[in-house]
Amino acid sequence: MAKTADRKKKVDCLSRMMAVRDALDVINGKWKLMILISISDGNSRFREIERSIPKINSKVLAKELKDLEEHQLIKRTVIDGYPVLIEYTATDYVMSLEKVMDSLYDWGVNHRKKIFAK
Amino acid sequence: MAKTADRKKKVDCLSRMMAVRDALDVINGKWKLMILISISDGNSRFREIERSIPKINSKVLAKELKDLEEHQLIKRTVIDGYPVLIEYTATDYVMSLEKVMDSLYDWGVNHRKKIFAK
DNA sequence: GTAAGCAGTTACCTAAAAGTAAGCACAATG
DNA sequence: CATTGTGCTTACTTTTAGGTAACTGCTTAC
Repeated sequence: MAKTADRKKKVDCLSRMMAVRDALDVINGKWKLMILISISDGNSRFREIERSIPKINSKVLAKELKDLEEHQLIKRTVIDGYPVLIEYTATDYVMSLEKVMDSLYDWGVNHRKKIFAK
Repeated sequence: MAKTADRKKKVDCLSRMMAVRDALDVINGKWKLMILISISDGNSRFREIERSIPKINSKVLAKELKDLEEHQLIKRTVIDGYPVLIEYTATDYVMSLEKVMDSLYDWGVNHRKKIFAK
């Protein structure tokens, strides 16, 4: 293979890695996708989300919600009244993650099958 | 909504979370997907893979390669001779991750565009 | 004869992620 | 009148992931 082609290949490989890394930086960790699934599923209150995700705790949830809001994947709305209520909702941008979540779901289901088949 | 429907919804939400979690357990961390990309791209020797991934170090690479082998995503082959050579190759099972990697790639590219657009 | 390459391992250290437990101020519920 | 629920925060500890540097034994190239 020519050197230029070789260099091109390396760049392709690198840029693929970088894009995947960019994506992972946003959705990494144990909790982010779980929270997005929960909210997309209709859970909107802090406690509600907390209860819907086994083993999560409020400190972690609060931190992750902030991260997700920064990345514009969820919206935090304050509803005045006594007591003040907070509502978390999925933004349109979450839709762009659909393929990622679906493919992860499919693969997870399949992988579990594979493991238990042994 | 009826209680049974409510319960069903909860179960669906939970099982979706669990499958996604199962998938993440296998490919999480900074390095696993990068390594898979590198090997799929044709890098097969330890040092070759190491050089292809910016900032990785041999301790981490060795550990991740073991993990990936356990999950049957790569194969480690010993080639006798002096010195003994080792070859890492992607298994067929990696193909099943194609959708996951592609969707992450697409999303990463798009997300980066979005960020720099501001 | 020394440097670099092969495929890692070892011991040690740091940083980041995650978990624990308690508490805030106020309201409605039992 | 004690408990529960609201949406978190704080201080602290543990766990995990990741990073650094040096070294192995043997080979080929400079």
